[in-house]
Amino acid sequence: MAVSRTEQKEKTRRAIIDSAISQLSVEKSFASLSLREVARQAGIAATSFYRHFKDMEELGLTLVDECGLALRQIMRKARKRFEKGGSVIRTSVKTFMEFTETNPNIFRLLFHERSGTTHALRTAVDREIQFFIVELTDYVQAVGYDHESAFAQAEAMVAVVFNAGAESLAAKPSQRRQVEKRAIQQLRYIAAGAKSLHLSGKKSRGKK
Amino acid sequence: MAVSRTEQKEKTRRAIIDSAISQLSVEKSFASLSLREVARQAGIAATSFYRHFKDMEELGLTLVDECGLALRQIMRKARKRFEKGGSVIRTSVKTFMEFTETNPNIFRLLFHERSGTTHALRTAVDREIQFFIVELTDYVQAVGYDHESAFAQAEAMVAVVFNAGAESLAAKPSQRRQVEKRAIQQLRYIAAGAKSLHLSGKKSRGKK
DNA sequence: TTATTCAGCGTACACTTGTACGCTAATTGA
DNA sequence: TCAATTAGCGTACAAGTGTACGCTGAATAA
Repeated sequence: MAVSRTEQKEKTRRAIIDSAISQLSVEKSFASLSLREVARQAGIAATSFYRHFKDMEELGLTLVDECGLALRQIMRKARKRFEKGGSVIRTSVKTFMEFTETNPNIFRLLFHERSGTTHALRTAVDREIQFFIVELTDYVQAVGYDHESAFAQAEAMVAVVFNAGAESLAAKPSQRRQVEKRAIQQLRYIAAGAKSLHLSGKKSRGKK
Repeated sequence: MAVSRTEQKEKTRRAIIDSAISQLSVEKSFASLSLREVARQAGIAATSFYRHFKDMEELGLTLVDECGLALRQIMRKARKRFEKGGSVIRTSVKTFMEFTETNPNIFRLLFHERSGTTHALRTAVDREIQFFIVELTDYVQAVGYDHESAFAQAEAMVAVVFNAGAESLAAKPSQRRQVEKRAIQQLRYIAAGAKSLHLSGKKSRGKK
């Protein structure tokens, strides 16, 4: 029955992470968490925290990594969904919104800490979002756009979707469908606009 | 030469506000400001702060109001600019980016506190942004769109522009022109997309 | 078996925080 | 002129913070 030391260590590490995530909320950002409170809720002494993380920042980085992983999984899920038919945009937005509503704390962490106060965390969040954008860029590029405009499309779409996610969390559940619907509409604008500008030829500006 | 009491009061009130704004930075959000530090830098005793604001939140609301005002002035400026000829989108984006670079702290306040931890502040920021969106909606609507799609366009555009603003502040100055250029491109996508979808008729969905 | 490692603990310290309270001095209004 | 008002101050306090330090007991390695 004896649990190995490494096993036990991993367990309390998780307890710390879970404690932190569970303490995140609308009125409590990661930046406002305290090491002591996180430790307390994880069921360990404050000083034991240091056996697992150098400081709160390191914990934050771990959380962001975890969020990034979750996001990537969600995207894979979306891909599987629309491969079975259905609108790409609609499916993606719906999947994303599902994610934000299932993991509000995780989404908020990404959204808020993107403009947060510690450099390391901001960089980490940015990396995750960039990953998200690049993935989408590849998809768009495969449809026949050059890299530059594909990236612009992808970035705009991500901005819109993240915005909708935040809006959705702030909105009353009864209005979420509408936010979602609008986001879909907005992404369609972007897609259609890129298509129309792409096809109508490069006016005067010198794109290669 | 004696300054009236109300005059003096207004002066230190401003000192407090300025102190707060000047303390905002990439690594210091409004939420992480302390009443004591703000007071100290304003040159008054900590407890004197209360002669002007009930608490930090009230100061925050004041700051947001001020930011909103600044934003509105900027928009008016933009309007004047493109009334003298020039692309609406290009001019607006350029003006906005100018604003973020001239008042980085103020912009960051809006951007970050939008997902901040105090309800009152979030609401206030949201109001300012909504104002921004509505103003743009009116403009778009005047060009011939129905309210719903005009709003969707405006919201998407604001999301993209705010995103670009934040990106620009994080980027090295040498790359800002590129961020700006991309934002312009993205707004054109949205405008063109709305136009194309608007003209090609409502497929099947039942919009009135 | 014996020696080593190390997760977890409790204490202690030096800060910083918000704010209650009462005082002072100068402007204001009568 | 005299009384009222009030911006600003300093002190004091309770509550919270991060973290240095040394100990303990159990799992591991020899």
